[in-house]
Amino acid sequence: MNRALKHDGTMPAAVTVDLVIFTVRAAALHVLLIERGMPPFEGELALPGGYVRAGEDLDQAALRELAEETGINGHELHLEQLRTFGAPERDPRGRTFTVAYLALGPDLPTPVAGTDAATACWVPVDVALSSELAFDHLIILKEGLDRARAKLEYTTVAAAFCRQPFTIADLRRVYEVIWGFPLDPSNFRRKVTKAAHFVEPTGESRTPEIGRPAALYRRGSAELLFPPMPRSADGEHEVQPSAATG
Amino acid sequence: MNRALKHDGTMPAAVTVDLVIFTVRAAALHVLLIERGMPPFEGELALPGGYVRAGEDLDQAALRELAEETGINGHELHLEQLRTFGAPERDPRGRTFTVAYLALGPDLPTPVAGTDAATACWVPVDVALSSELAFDHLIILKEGLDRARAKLEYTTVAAAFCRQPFTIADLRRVYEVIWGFPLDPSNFRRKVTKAAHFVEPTGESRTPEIGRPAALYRRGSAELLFPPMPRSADGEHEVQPSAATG
DNA sequence: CGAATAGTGTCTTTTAGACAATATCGG
DNA sequence: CCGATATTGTCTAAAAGACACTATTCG
Repeated sequence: MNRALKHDGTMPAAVTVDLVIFTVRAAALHVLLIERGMPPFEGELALPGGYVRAGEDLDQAALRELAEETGINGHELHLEQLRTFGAPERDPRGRTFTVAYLALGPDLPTPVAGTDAATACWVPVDVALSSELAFDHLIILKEGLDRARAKLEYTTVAAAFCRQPFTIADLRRVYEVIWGFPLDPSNFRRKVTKAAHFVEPTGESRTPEIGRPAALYRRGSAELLFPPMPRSADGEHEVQPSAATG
Repeated sequence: MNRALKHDGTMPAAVTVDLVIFTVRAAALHVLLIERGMPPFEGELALPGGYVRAGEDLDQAALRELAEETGINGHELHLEQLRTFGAPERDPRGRTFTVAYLALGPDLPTPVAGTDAATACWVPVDVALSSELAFDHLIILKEGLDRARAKLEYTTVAAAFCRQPFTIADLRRVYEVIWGFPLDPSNFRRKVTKAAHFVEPTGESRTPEIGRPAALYRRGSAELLFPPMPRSADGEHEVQPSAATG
C-alpha cells in the first residue's frame, strides 16, 4: 500500500475491470460468478474481471473479459459502466482501482470454458446476494442490481434480455423477474406497444406448447422509454427483498 | 505509452479525478473551468481535477479537489460519479485514467483562490461547449450536462442548486435553465408540492423587490421523484441546442 | 390605482390500474 | 369441449397540460 508518491502526485496503481453480467433464465435473474483460482481470495466466488492492458480502452477491456469468461461476443449485449471503486485497501496486493461494468444479455448458454472461465457459472442473484464474494464485489453486485432495476423504468434495455424475436410476454417476464412482482399483462402490452419504437412487430407469431400463438417482435430503435414504465408508487407488493445501495 | 506489462498483467497507471461543477447564476447554467498553468495543454481551459493520492478514496479525492479549486466545503454539494475515462492516448504524459465526477451546488461565490484555483472561473455552459478544452474534457462536460438534465427528471437533485430556504419559483428556474425551455408555473407548483418529501414548507415567506411575497421551502428527505417530472414527450420546444453524448 | 410576481381553481387530455371478455391454440 | 395462454376492450382514477383567475406586495 505504501508505494512512494512521485513528485508530481502520480501514484502507480493497477486498474481492472469487473463485470456484473445478468441474464434471465428459468424465471429468475442470474449473475455470472467465477471461483477464484489464485490468491487473494482463492476459492471464493467473485465477479469476472481482470487487468486493463496497456493499449486497451476500458470498454475494450470489458468486452475482452466478457469473451474470455463466457465465450460470448459482447457486441450482442448491452454494456455500460457502473461505477469505479478505489478504496485504498480494497485489494490486499496494492492500490487497485476497478471499473465496474454492467452487462445484460439473453439467456446465455452455460458459460463455455474460455481462458479462466473453467469455474464460471450462473448463480441466481438472490443466492449471490447472500453469499460472500471476494473484494468489494458484493457491493458492486448490489449496485448493478439497483441500476438494472432503475434502468428498466426509463429505458428500453429490458429487450436486451430477450433473444430476438420475442413476445410481449417474454418482455413482461423480464420486468417481473427483475422487479420481483407481477405486472398486469393487458396494461403492460398497451404500454409497450404504444411507446414509440420500443418494439416493432415482425408479423410472425410463435405457437407455444400450449395456448394461443403469440405475435413476435424485435427491438425498436428507441433507447429511452417515454413515458417511463412506472414502478408502483409505494413499493408495497415487493416479492423479493431489495438490495440496499452501498 | 509503452510501459512494460508485468507478468501478472498489471500495468502501472496514474489515476485522477476531474470535476464537472455546475451552478445556476444569472439565469444560466455555469461550469467551473480553470486555465492550465503547466504542460500539457498549458494555457488551455480544462475541468478542475488532479491526482488521487496514496491513501485516498475516490470520493475523498473529489472532495479535496473541490475544496482546493473552489474553496468550498463539498459536503454541502451534491456529488456523484459520472464515468471513468481511460482511452490509452488521452494523456500525452502516459497512461492515465480519470474518474469524472458531477458536482451540483447553489450559486457559489466566485471561486476564491485556493491552491491552484487562481485561474478558476465560472463559464456559461453554452460557451464552454463551443470552446476547446484540454484532454477529453469536452466529452466529459457533455456527459455531465446530459446526466444533470436526465437526473432532474426522476430525482430531487434540482434542489441542490438552490440555497436554502428557497421558493418554488427558484426551483422552477433551475429546471428552466438546465432544460432550456419554460415550464408552466402553476403545474410545476402542483407537481412539486404534491410529490412526497421533495420540498417542505418552512412557514416563512420572502418579499421580493416587487410583487407578492413567496412562501419558502427546504429540501425534503426524498432522493427520488415520483412520479417523475416529465420532460415534454417530443422535445420540440427546446430553446438551446442539446449536447450529444459521446 | 397599476405593475409585477405568487398562488389557486378548473377544464380537457393523456396515462395508469383494475379487470372483464374474447381469441386461438393443443389435447 | 377444456385448459392454457394471448389479445382486446372498458371503466375509473390519477396525472399532465393549458390557462383563467385571485392574492399580495410596492410605489
